[in-house]
Amino acid sequence: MEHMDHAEQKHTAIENVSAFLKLLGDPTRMTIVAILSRRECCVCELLEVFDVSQPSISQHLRKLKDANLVKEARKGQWIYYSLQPANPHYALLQEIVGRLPEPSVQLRTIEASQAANRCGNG
Amino acid sequence: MEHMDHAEQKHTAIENVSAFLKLLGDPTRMTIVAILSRRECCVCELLEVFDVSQPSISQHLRKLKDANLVKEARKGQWIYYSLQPANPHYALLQEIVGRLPEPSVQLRTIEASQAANRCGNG
DNA sequence: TGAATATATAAGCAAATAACTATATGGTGA
DNA sequence: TCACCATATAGTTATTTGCTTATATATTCA
Repeated sequence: MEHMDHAEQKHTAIENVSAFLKLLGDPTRMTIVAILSRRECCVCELLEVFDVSQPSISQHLRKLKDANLVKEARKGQWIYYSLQPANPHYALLQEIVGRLPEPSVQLRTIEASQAANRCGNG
Repeated sequence: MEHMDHAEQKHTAIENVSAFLKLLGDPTRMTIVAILSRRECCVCELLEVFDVSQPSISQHLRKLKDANLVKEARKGQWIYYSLQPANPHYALLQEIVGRLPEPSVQLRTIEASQAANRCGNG
């Protein structure tokens, strides 16, 4: 890059990767990503899995979305989140998730929950 | 595990991996790890690379050591740090470091520094 | 032994983080 | 339009983090 305009910030590759890893360095976000690697979910489904408030999940999703790690798709009143394969770190993310055990417990919790029915996925 | 004695804490695999990724989620520590993946270094060598105080580097190394990500070997008054291949996340660490550009700038800074001579590595 | 060097630890502080409650926004359907 | 639902945002707070300076510890060498 010849020069940097305006407030554009230069980021080294290391800063870039460590910012990405920092996002996965929170167990709630890591779990969300593991779940989304298996199927897209709306917020109310994810909510079934964790012992935290709805705003807390929304805020984690916001960070993942700001980093372009997940994308959202509105379907009626529900917003479905899924992984964003276009992310430059997507391959590494797959590597990491691949080393995790399957999030079977969480997926079963979601599938057994009322949330699935409410969201029209039952 | 049948039961947990004393204050032993149960940690899920996800908590375990995210704690590991959290450590690499700091650019200073990520850089230290990238450097150590190429050669062992003493603290005074690492110090040449960063714009932080010596205690700051020591504290980062402490965290990496507590997580068994690096090991130390005293050689006279110097303590050399290197990666700990016995760590269960070592393969993933290699994956991550392998996706980084070579830390050539840092290695050259170390090699060009007085530190190398002082530590008897020149 | 005592000075010099390398590293670690302690203590304190400002910034970042992740949670919460309260409230706003946006879509659905009577 | 209005009530209801899903989700987002705002504002607050307690905790964690990463840095600093000051000091302690360990090793070498004269």
